[in-house]
Amino acid sequence: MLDVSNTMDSSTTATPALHSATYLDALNPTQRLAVEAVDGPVLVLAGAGTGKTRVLTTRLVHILASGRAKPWQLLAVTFTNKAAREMRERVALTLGTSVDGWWVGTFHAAGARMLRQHAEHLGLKPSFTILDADDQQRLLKQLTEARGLDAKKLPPRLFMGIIQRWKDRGLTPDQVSTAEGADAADGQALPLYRDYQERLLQVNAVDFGDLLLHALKLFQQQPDILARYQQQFRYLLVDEYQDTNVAQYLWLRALAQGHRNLCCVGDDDQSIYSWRGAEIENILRFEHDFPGAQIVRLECNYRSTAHILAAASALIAHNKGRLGKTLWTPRDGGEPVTVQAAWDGADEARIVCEQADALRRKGQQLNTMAVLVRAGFQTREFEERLITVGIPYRIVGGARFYERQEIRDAIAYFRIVAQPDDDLAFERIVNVPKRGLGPASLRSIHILARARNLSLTQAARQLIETDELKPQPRNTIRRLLADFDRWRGQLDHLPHADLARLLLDESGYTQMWRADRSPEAPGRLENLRELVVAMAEFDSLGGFLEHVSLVMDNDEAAGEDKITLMTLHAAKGLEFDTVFLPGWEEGIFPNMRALEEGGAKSLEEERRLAYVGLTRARARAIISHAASRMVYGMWQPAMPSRFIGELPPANVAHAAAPTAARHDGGWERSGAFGPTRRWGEAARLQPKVIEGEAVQIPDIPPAAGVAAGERVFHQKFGYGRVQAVNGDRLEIEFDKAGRKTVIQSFVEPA
DNA sequence: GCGTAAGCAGTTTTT
DNA sequence: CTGCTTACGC
Repeated sequence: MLDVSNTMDSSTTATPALHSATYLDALNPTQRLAVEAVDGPVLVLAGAGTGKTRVLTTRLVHILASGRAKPWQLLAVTFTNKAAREMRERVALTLGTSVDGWWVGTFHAAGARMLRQHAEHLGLKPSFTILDADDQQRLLKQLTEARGLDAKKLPPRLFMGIIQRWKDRGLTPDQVSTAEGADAADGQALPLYRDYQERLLQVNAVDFGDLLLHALKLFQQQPDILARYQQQFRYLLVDEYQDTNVAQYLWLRALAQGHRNLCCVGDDDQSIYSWRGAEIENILRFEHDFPGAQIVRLECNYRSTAHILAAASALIAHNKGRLGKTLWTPRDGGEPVTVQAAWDGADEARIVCEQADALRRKGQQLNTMAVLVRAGFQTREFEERLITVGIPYRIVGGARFYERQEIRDAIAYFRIVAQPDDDLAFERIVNVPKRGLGPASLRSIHILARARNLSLTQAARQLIETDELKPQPRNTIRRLLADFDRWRGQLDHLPHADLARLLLDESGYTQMWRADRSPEAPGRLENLRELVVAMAEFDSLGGFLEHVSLVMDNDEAAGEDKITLMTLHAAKGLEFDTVFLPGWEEGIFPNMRALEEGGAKSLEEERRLAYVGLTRARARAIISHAASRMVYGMWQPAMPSRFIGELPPANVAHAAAPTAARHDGGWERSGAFGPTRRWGEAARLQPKVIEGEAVQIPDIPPAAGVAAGERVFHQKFGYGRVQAVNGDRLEIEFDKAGRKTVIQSFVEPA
């Protein structure tokens, strides 16, 4: 029989069933150490595939189960909504309780929560809006123009970048050094930063950087508030510590002062976000910043085969600035990492797609495969090929749901209804769909708003009472404002999803896309329908809008069997049985710009990216490179990436892929130069191929007799004369294409 | 105010 | 070769 007092008891302690600590049984000894080292500063160096997420969530559970803290006394922060969601779900599952209201989420969500509680200390109203990149840029554009700056030489996005970097470093305009202020964008960036912050306060808005920067300011200016948070959060947990920026570091340090129960989990070898402000030094310096810190290394990898792991480890060992880990695996050898060459991008795509298809025919799900590229544009060739051969694929990244134009427009309508004084929303939709309100009318509204310190909506309201505007725009604005009022009137009477539908219809927005003849229009209408459906899941319009501004991702249902295409950055934290790594060529990967701008440090980050790529693979990693690539409409020779040379030969098989032996398309577009007869000869150099599967052969033997002075033929550049031989690299003066360096195996004697 | 042509730059991306 | 922004003409 159920005893009420018992029920009460177990629900308040929440965890007596877990006192047997069964949740610890699933851990290996090191993981267990990382979980049980609860008090004081702890750095967990979690190599790829070592069960990081399990440790994180178990640790959280352990702190609660051991009675050290109540749920509200924990603060666990991650970078992405996805990681946050995963942690919440796993904790909820282990404990069998809801984690609603717990401080488990992203840095920014935690910052926003704090700011909403104390907005008034920062000159904000608790209802402040959170701007996204698009809003920021439009705002900055206005400010740039207001200062009369040349938008060509100093585009708003440049300022956005500079300001963001300052915010990443925890610097308010006053804290930027004079030298740096004078330096950045001809000295224009710092004053603009001031303008920008001032304007944000005026419109009661913050950007993402502010969520932390304002919180820092709050901590500094209101020590009592900081003290309260310090007391509340007895245990701090941080994921992906290697990706934290200075602002986040300062924020954590402030909160951890006192009890110092801070646990940071990360992997210095997977730090790939320096360009957006991440400071790898944060993790390298941890011991120094938190004296007496325990360091736990998770080095047992459960994901990849020994070959893959050995290759990745040897590669990353070329980096100097690292804490050092030795990954090992209980698994056996598996397949060596494959390195294969292709003639050009189209050829490479063809080879990879054939291999994916061959694996599929052997029973592998496409879901278990991924093509990981350095830069987004590289997915195009793969898409084209996948479409022609009919292999289903999904692209991760690209324009996310809430960043699409139609979604942002719709949300601007919702915002203007929920928050009448939202200027940025007003501007966005005032002439969408086209209502005949151009820059001239808008300028009048702006001038009045500025002069009387009004929001744009208020200013518009006053303006139509004057005769400043011509009758036509005046009536249009009048009608629009009446629409706003009507919709606001419905706010309390209609479920917000219904109101949204009504609003999109009555504003003419849906009609605008229905009339649009472009191929994307139907998709956009579909997205709008989806948006309205998604809204229904929230209690209120306000709740939905907060979700939108913080959680700008959408997870596509992973139902269908598709191969995944994405960037290496996007792949961090994921794993696949088979990973294709195309484009391992100097200039592409490592990326030339990264090298030019960032030097040795950047090269190390590129190498970490390569490491991340390799360690995504459970069973197979297939690296490829092409001999020539079309870059901006011009053929360029390509050298294999230096990273290929850094892989240990013992764990690598150089494969010749099934290439030109079969004339099954893919070559149609491939060449200004290449006469077909050459393919026969090229194919002769390749080994026999069975069923589209890569065949492992020893390194391609150097074609005999290529020496300086000889005439050679190259598929893309035609005929030329060898000028110099440098190992397997030939410098050739081509008759038509000029002087290029190419690798030996891609030329033939002419 | 809106539609079309020249001009130019062109990694990685989360919140 | 693209896609985006800007400048012009109607």
